[in-house]
Amino acid sequence: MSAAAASLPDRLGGAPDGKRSLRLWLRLLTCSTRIEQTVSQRLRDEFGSTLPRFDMLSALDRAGEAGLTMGEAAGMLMVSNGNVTGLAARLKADGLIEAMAGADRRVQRVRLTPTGQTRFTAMARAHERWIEALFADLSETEADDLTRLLERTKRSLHATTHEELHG
Amino acid sequence: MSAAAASLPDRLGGAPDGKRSLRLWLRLLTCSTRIEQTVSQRLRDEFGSTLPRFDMLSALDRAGEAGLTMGEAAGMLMVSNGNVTGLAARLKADGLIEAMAGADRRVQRVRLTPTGQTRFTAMARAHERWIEALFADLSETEADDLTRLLERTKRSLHATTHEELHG
DNA sequence: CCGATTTGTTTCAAGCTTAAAATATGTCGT
DNA sequence: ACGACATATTTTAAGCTTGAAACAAATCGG
Repeated sequence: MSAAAASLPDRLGGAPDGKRSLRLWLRLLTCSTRIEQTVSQRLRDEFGSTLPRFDMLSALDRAGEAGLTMGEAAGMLMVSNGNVTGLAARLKADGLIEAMAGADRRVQRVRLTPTGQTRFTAMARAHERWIEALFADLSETEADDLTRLLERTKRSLHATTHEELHG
Repeated sequence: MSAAAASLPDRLGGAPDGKRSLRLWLRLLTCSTRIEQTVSQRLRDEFGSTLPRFDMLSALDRAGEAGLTMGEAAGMLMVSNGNVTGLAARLKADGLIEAMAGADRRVQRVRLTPTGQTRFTAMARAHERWIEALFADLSETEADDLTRLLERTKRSLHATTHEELHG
């Protein structure tokens, strides 16, 4: 690494190099893993539930009365269709979600039961408190900066993982 | 940062509220998940391997000749001891790692085989290129800002997840 | 109407992950 | 040496996850 390189960033605001990107990815992964583990443990201890179950209930809560098809749920949770099948089966067994009949008999549509709604609301309240506490040492400004940079990152990922399709 | 915030750091510029924190967590998780899925898929397609296996090889590469005990490996990978047992068994079956005998017979120490070293080096080169490409739309400055904010976040998580122990 | 294709979902086999129980070994005080 | 405790790891049961194959139902072209 030469001094010239430092004083003449070859393009102003150029892309980060390999090492810099690896360091960034490592930090991102560490934070994400830590939060997931914390939330996962508390869902287990305080509600006897899991993160995937909570995520599924959350998606169904946002969907409201109309519920979601298996495929829509898979898309929202960013997991495979097969995954959602098992998850839905377990939540159904718990009595938290129910199937809805529809015209197209290929489609499996599910929604929260009243019990599921109640249970999710309680979990969501606690979840919000946990997340708030985890980020409590950041200032509002830092949180906003971070959110904005992650939004930029998301777009970078999207661009990169999609340009391959046109190679 | 405003002058007022600097002189009254307590309230102005205070911690982010619940909604703000949730939004931040959602973005963080989305980015992290997307990168994991991309890397995971490529490890499978190009090397017939997986992310946990790669992480284990990476930890062993950093450890060098001396290798790692099961417990040390679990700590570095942030997973349970039992997890490492299975992972090591599979990598041993692949011929990528080997056991080392030691004085304390409770301790299971493993290191890379020559084959494992070669294979890891190839994977690591590709991995670095993938990560670099994923972040390519960010500027160096943005990457550095993000890294710094994530370091701050990590400390916030650490503080929060540890103060509970003294409640 | 009917064969071919598409679409939505489930099944399957394999691997990853965890918490808790079990096992094995080492250490310490007497 | 011995018993009690501590440490390192493995085993176990359950759930999560995936990609690929199988299945079922709808749609489309003739």
